[in-house]
Amino acid sequence: MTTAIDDDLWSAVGDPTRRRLLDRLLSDGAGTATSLSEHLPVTRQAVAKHLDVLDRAGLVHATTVGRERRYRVDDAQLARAVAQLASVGAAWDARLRRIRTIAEAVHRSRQAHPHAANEEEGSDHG
Amino acid sequence: MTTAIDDDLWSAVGDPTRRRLLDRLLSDGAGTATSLSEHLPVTRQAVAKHLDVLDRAGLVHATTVGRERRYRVDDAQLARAVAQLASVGAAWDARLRRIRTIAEAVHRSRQAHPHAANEEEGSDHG
DNA sequence: GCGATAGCGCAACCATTGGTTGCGAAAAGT
DNA sequence: ACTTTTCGCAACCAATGGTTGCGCTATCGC
Repeated sequence: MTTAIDDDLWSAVGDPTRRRLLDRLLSDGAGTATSLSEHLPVTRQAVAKHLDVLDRAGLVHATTVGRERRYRVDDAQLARAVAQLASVGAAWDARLRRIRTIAEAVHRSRQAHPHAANEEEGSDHG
Repeated sequence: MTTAIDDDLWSAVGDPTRRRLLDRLLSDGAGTATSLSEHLPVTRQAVAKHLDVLDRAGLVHATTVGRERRYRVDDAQLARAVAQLASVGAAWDARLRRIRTIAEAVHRSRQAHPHAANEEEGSDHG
């Protein structure tokens, strides 16, 4: 089920640019706003804002090295994030399966008793 | 890997209200903008806009029944969506695993040969 | 058939946010 | 000491999630 606590996570990871930043950080190990922006179609400032969002979400954190501000992915946090996303997907998947099963049952039942052609909503609701 | 074709999907499903709409539609089977808005903290018009987005993304479609416009989830499309999300998660997960493996290897290697060249973690700053 | 009502679509408007440009400050390199 | 690199801050713009308000149309009750 989709809960409110997921929202932060989704909004952090739901943005395409942020996903690409995570991809980059994962493949490169670390990066600064400047270095990351060179591989993306956005400005350094935009990247900096996204990194700030990701930082507040706990998915990355920064260490200041000289005049650079180097960001790195927090493995554990991202792993948790992935798990959360997967769980939402799994919930939907489960519901879809259940609905499909019911739909098939209804279909068979219709073939058996072809008279209640009702257009009402079939609320299964577990 | 995060690709551009995923973006539509993520933007459709990335919004918390739209996820809740999908939840509702899945559990109730169908619903109108009005009925759905009664269970959500947003107005009917906002819901209508979201339903339009979901419709254009192919995740739901509507049938006009009398003066109602009744929306229903497209099972197949949502199933595909879930699969896409899962694949992104899986990609990250794979990377995290690989990184962790390498990190552990490095860790062991450091214990064996303790002459590390560190230029990081100097977050002292001024 | 006709009025009251339920439901919806359209439009104007506001706040947030992802994005830009421009500028100034500070650390590193020369 | 001067230049370069890199960053942070601020102003500004466009898209979007949200609201209110209005008017249309289909259904229900008489």
